[in-house]
Amino acid sequence: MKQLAGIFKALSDETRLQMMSLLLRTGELCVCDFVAVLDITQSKASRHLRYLVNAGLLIDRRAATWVYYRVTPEPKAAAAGILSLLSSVLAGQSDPQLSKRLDRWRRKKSCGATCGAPAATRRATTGGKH
Amino acid sequence: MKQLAGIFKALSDETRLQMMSLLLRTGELCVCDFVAVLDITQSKASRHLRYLVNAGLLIDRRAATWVYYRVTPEPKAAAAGILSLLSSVLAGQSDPQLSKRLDRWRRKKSCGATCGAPAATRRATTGGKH
DNA sequence: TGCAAATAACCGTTTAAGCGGTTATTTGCA
DNA sequence: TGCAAATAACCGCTTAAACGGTTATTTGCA
Repeated sequence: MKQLAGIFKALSDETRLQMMSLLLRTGELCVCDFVAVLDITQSKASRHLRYLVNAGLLIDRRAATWVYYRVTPEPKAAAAGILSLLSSVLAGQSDPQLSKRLDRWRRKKSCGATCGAPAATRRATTGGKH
Repeated sequence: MKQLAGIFKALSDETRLQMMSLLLRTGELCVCDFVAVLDITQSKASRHLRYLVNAGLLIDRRAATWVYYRVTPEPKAAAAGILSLLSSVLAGQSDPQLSKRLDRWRRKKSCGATCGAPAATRRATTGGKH
């Protein structure tokens, strides 16, 4: 029962729900994808993703510099049912805004350019240092 | 998406999960039943039940002095799927302790005696007044 | 009408999350 | 080996939730 509450808690945050929604659709994404698509800071993305991993909903995989996340393929007990429910529920109310951003980011990413935030943001950050 | 997060948040507390579990099994209970079966204070029971009502998972019904709660018969959107999932998941891992307490309380209640905590506690409370 | 029971609302305190911003760590590459 | 990118861990602050305890409200009954 306690574990079940933990799973629900992991899903009680909108950012984390969006992350799950993106992963259920795409299969696998790295941190920088979430940063770009959800327009959130890297630390925020990292924190929420770790939260979902700890709850047993995601697994991570390191490939070179990047860490990729995807829905755990072997959910234990309660998690299995919740995950299958989640995919159907989210399909029914998928945020069009989110889909649009995802597509746009995918195109931009495949056009070239490695991971990371758009150039403008990067330049601003660097300039702010002293 | 926000509403969905709210529903999960309502289910992220163990006490509230136990409440849902009891209601899915019994159909309808009043506040004093939760106080007796879960061995929690009245204020705690009341607060958590209201939380579940606000989340759209329960409805309440006043009958004389008592307020009865049951799972909402007309859940909206996301709630419906979650509720049906919940009943199956909870059935799979129902806490034996909880069932035992429920049965014991039911017997005690039907034997006579109105609602409220066991006599001992009631006496103590009254005695403590001044 | 007055009293007792059941319940909801309120209050002050404590605890857990969330956040932005920064620093540390891992990794690939020149 | 040294640098830059991606990510995780850390820090201080703010906010929300949970709790026990108390008070107010509703209701039935004598």
